[in-house]
Amino acid sequence: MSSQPSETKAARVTSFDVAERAGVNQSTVSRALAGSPQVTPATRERVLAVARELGYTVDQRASGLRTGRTDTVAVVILQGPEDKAPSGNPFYFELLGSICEAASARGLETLVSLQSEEGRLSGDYVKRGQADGTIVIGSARHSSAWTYFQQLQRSTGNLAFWGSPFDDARWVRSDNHGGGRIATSHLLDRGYRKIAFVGPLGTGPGQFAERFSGYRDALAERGAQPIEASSYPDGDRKSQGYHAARDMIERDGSIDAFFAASDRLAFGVLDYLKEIGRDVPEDVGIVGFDGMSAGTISSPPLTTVAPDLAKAAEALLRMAIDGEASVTQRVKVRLIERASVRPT
Amino acid sequence: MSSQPSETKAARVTSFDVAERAGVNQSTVSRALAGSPQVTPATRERVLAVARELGYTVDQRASGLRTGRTDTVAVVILQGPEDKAPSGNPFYFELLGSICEAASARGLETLVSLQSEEGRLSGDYVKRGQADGTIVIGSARHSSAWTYFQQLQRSTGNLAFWGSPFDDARWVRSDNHGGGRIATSHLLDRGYRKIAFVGPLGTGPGQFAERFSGYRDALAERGAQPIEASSYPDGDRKSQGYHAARDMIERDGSIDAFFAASDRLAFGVLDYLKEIGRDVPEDVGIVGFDGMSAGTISSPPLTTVAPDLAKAAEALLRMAIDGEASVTQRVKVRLIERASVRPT
DNA sequence: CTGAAAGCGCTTACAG
DNA sequence: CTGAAAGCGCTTACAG
Repeated sequence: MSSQPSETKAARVTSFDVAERAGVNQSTVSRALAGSPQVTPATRERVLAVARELGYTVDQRASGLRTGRTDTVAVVILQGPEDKAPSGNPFYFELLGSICEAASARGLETLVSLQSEEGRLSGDYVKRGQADGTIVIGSARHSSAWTYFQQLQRSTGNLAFWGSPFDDARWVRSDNHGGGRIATSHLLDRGYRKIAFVGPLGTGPGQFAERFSGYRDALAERGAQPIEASSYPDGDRKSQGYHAARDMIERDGSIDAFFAASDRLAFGVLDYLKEIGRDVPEDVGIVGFDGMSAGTISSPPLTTVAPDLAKAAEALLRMAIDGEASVTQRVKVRLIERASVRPT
Repeated sequence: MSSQPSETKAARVTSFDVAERAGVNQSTVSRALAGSPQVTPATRERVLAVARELGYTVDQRASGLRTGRTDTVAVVILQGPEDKAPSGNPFYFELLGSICEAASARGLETLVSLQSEEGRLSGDYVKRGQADGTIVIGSARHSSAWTYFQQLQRSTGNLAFWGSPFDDARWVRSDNHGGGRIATSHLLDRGYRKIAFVGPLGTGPGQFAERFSGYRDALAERGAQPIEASSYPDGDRKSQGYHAARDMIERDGSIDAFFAASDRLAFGVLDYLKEIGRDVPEDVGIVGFDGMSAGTISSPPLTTVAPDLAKAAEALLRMAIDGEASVTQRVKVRLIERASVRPT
């Protein structure tokens, strides 16, 4: 009953097993595997060989308990009710991808949590010993969630935000103002004259408002006036874009370009324009924002302003994990020219 | 130097702190927080109140070390060189979203790892005490990665695969054969007659091959012949779709429909058709596979076969975490009618 | 129903 | 350079 070979559930192999088999003390095993310089090359070799043979790997729970670290970063992605779960906002997943890569490059694992405001919000991964820092991704829409996380940031530290609407907290953002300028100037340079802005500003400060101000400033320099939709329906971004475009075109048929504050809004604009038979980019030009790869699929492919996601991910990590001093950081944006703006 | 109030780094509060303050033994704190029935309601209340007051949460490293569990599932997403990192295959992220939701519903956290074949493959999250099970997501393309993970599955258990090309392992797949049938029959029902298949089969068994066989069988029932591309270039799915469509149309201009084994392939087909001025769906019909939400953005929006991702996620979790006995499982697919097939 | 104690598997001073 | 030992913060038999 005790020596049946494969009946017994394979017991966890520990550093003690390795030690015994290698004829050294357990602490030496620990040092050897940690690559400590104070263990002789010969000893290290022997230990590593045995570890390999036994299939030993250090238990992160135990080592983390001892060191106080976890070597993982938690990423919470906020989902509004308007985002049909679970895919939510695809842009967030692109950012998530960049964070996973940047984390991995630093030797960190990534814990992902999708959270909605109606569900239970939770950001105390550090306190629970599950992460060394937490990144929260959302937009100004998730207002009640943000107040929770802002609160948490005050008491906790080790948080970094993307898309948070308030200024007195650690965040990384796109150069939204610059992006708004670039998009608008590009449209102006290509000969469009009446450029409308698409994006609800009602939620107050936030990325859209910053993009709007870049748009407005670029327009002002050339003596042009901003054009805004009178209102936005609830719902997903795409239908908001659709309705905003319709609202504005119906009031002023001479509008010949749109700067949409997000790619998903732009897809809605595209839909409306198709519906009324306006040719993009000949009759009407469009520039979106986010650099979403889905923009290559639309027809025409969407010209867009893309933030440097790799840089954003690194900055977020520095703030969340290293507790970097700088409280806020902007990442550069660049224009990705596809085909929703006519060539020169 | 010792009693400066806020200079000292907030020490971790432990169950001992709560115990002291609540006037009970530490073990009672542990029981109270675990919701053990053997602690008096009055005691539990008192303990919970103190815990709340002190902001105490149990350290998962410590409790996991004791219990042997981690209450987290690891998800590794395979990325080929052809997927421009980091966003990779958007379909995987949709599946990932479903897994996060299903995991969360079961009280599990989700650890995500993006891995490429050139990089270091790693799936021993269970052994390292970082997860209770591991889900691997990929496609037949990632052949060398799969041999690694298959190996691992033999020695380890607690793995579940999506997209693995071999049969002797735990996996969850779409009802690919059924999906191929549905797509093809749908096209036939809508009056298309020469239906071509888009999707490289060179890699041997795998999801595409299964979809092809469903397509072939549906055709055979109506006395029609399969049509295949002569070859596929390396590169991303979209350009493969583009080239395959061109290849087949150039050889036979009377082809009037395509069943693409993935949505991304279908987007490439759409591109080519647009380029040569064929109207979709009037002249040519297209059905994709995957149910990607990006398919709502194309023009026309893509009709597609969608697997039940929620079910897939649950099955994957059962296999990875519970070690469910059933080795393989198919999830249902359904046709999402958008606009790339003409109405009746 | 509650307490005292052992032990999960590590890392890291402390000696030598 | 290596060993012996303490301790990270829990859970859970074992007593009472």
